[in-house]
Amino acid sequence: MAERVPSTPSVTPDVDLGESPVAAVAPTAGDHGRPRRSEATRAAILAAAKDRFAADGYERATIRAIARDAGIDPSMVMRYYGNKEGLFAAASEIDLHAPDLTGVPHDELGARLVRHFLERWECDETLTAMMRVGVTNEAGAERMRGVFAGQIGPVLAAVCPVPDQAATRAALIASQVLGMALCRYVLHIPPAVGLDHDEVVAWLAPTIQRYLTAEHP
Amino acid sequence: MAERVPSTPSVTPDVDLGESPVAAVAPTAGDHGRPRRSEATRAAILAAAKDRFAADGYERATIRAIARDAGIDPSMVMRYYGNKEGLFAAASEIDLHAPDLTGVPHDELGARLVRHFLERWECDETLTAMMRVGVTNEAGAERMRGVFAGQIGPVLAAVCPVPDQAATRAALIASQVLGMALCRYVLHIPPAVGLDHDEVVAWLAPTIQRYLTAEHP
DNA sequence: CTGGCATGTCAACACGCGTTGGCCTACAGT
DNA sequence: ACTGTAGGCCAACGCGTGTTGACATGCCAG
Repeated sequence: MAERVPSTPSVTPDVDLGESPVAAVAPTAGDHGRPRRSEATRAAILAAAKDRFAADGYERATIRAIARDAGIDPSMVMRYYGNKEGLFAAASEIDLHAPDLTGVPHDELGARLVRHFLERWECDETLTAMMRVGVTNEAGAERMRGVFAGQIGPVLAAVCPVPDQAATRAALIASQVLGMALCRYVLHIPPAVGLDHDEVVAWLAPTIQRYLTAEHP
Repeated sequence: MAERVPSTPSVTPDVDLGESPVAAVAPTAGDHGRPRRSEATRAAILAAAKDRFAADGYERATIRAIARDAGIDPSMVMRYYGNKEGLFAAASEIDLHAPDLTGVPHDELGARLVRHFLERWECDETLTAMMRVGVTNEAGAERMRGVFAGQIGPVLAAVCPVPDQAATRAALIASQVLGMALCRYVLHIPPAVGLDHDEVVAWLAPTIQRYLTAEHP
């Protein structure tokens, strides 16, 4: 129970949990171009995991349910992703595709940002999953802070006219964007769900614009 | 196993789950002013439940842990609150104390609202609990929609200069307020945590003000 | 053809959960 | 003093969980 030397020589639980959170793309066609058959399974597991985490949150998204969705045995999940935490780490890999805003007219920044995140949020369920898990699970919260610091912060800092307040202003923008996502996609508050894209942009863009470019109030 | 007629004549599981979600104040000193001894226990359970739900969310807040915190046996929780759902219903009883805003100068509405909710959010953990649970649990989400429709909506509708848009505008305000709460109290995004009350008010008040009173953009 | 390894299934494990019913204790009414 | 009952504890139940290791299968190199 103390040590965990892989005694079975055949099975290699090829998960690199802990270091390099890029993870889970790991042991594919590294050598001679022939992709391993397991790639399809890995992908199926990952897709099912994203769905379940998004729909149920961390605790209620059981490995058994994910495996059932993926059409394989629960032990496969363990083999490929080590444990539930590792699976979540892989499933919550996020690329916001935050656009390069340098060159965008300053008075269009707000609208561009709102529209981008609206589309990004609706194109797959990963962001909903991240939010559902981030609220209950410390690892999920850490991941969200990481996305904020690594992907939102820098992009906004590049165009913020008050560079030393960039972090604060990014947090304000995050609060409005995440708040709208929470009301629309998670809590399903009716009037928030009822708005169409253009209306959301029309309402939120001036707010984002002000948080980004206004003088400190 | 099929029917559940209380066979033991002594124990009366006095929980009114289902009807009148005011609940859990139930069987106190109804008769001659002599409070039952159990009131202290009920209160201890409720306090512990609020803490645990706030800290851990619905699934990870176990009845056993709540009972341990309250210094009593898990079966007591069942006796007083029926089941876990009933306990949560009682623990998430919420009164926003939404202030009457009629009479407040129109250009101060934003600041008043922001400051009120900031203080309300920090005075106890019930709101954090509601948010943590509302994100993962449908009953929790329903409760949040109820608070929105029953406590936030009406107060704002009373002062909204565009009455037929009051619901939409209330949702926008909720999105900003809940978003800031999410970033500060749940996700602990550093720049959001670092703001003091006055700074939050200074940044958010104009947003709220605009959502409430501006013309439709 | 044969051996080895990747892929996948099956059955079981230990554990913690919500929940239950029986039992003990102390106190209030008579 | 006796008794009923409210308040509380205890041990157990059935279940679903994450996780494990032994076993089956099929593919590819030699």
